[in-house]
Amino acid sequence: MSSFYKTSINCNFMLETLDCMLEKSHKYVSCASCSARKDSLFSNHCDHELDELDESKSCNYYKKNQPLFIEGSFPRGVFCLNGGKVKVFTRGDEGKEQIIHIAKEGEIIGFRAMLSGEPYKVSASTLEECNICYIGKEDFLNMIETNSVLRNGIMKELSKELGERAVFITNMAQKSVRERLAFALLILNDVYKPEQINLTREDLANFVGTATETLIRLLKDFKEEGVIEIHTRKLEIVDANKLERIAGTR
Amino acid sequence: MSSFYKTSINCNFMLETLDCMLEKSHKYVSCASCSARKDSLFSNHCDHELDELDESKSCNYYKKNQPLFIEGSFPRGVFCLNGGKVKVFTRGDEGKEQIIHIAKEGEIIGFRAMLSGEPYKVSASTLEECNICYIGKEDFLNMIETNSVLRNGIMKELSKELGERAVFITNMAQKSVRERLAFALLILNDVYKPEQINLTREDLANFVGTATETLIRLLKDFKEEGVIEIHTRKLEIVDANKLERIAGTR
DNA sequence: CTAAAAAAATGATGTATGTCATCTTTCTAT
DNA sequence: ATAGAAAGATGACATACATCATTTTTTTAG
Repeated sequence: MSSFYKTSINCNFMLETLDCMLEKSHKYVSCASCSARKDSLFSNHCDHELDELDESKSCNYYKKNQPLFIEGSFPRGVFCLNGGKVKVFTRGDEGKEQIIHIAKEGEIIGFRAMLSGEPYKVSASTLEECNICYIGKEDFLNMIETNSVLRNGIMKELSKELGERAVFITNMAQKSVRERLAFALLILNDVYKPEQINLTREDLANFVGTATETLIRLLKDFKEEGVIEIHTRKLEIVDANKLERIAGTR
Repeated sequence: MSSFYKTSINCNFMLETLDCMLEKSHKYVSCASCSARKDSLFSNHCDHELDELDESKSCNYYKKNQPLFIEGSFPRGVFCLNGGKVKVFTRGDEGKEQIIHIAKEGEIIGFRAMLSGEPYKVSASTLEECNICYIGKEDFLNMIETNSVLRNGIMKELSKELGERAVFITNMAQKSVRERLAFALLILNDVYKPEQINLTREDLANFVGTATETLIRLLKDFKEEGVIEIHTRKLEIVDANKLERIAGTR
């Protein structure tokens, strides 16, 4: 695990080029042409800044279920998700994962720990094949210091997430598993659209905060009530309004 | 409710002086002499900056159970807690409070919503008599823009809290009520020390995320196990190590 | 294409915790 | 000091959900 981690984050341009030859899905993406950038924190970067970003970053291909970083280790840079989904999670005392967030294209991952100066409080792994760029700590902190638009964007993002997590905590504390599942499906629908939700039952259970068996039974209920359709692993939301009603007002 | 809110935040120096005459507990505190400031985000302010802060702030006395701000409203400034405790909470769908955080002297409250540009996602009320200073939005944002030490402190604080909330969510999802109560008592012990924990059973239940009756029963268990002592409302931790063991490894 | 492994599904069972109802103690205001 | 209100405490009961055990289906790798 940690050996991969090192390999991944230390990979320099040579390695990256090598990777590129070996892995067909891996491609170098310039920030200027990155489609995920349009609604990211870098959306306001001018050409000049994008060039700088291109020079300081590396661009890597990740297979399914590969860790980006692990709880307890120290951050040395941030990850910018070009393609694919990533889960951010902590482990409880018995090792069970609690998924805090599912990140999609355009999101920057791992800057919280870097700004706090503490080791990571969460881990992150790919949920599918991903293209992820990496920006070293120095470069990123420098960008924040000099670029007030980026900096304000980050402060705004941190604050927004803090608010979201207050709601998350309240949901965990007060809603039934059924309600939380409905809530989770609505969130995931946004993350995955226009595609269908594509997670293992276990990951979904770990996001909702329940046992896998309970989750499976509730999915069946939802299917029988006509709110979702199950295509083996993929879940299709067919009645979002009803899901909202089940989830409650929030 | 909201009428109080308005009165409070719009109060100018005249009103404040009036308050001061009416309320014996209310006193104006200059930032330079504020004992709560030493480990606050303003700890690095120089004399000149403190003077500025003094000029832009107002200083108000709050009775027990008075709201500072309410979920859904828009922030117009931040609150700096000079004395007393404040609860920060959301309400679930049935109106039940979920306490997210208990703030003590020196903490700045309400800057998350201000930075996010969104309405408050949480409410805040005093848990006891409080002295609280108020800094208007303009002044505060201006300070952040010009003072990089303060700004970095705030980014650090936001990031740190985000990490803490990930742990909080995991605890909510995976720990038993008994474990969560042990965890909560340890946190509250830090907040209240050197005094004893002083909360209603209902507030404590809303922090732990359980029913008041369940909480009362568990407190009794802890008392019988010799880990706490109950002095009517006040709770004394007598065996913190054992509490840590009960709470689990985190 | 097939075997093995992983994921999904189903059933049976136990229990932690929420809910409701009642009673007692403590606090608050006059 | 006293009455009324709020907070605290206790019991009886119901149930949502976790756990464990087993079977079926899907995915993966050789």
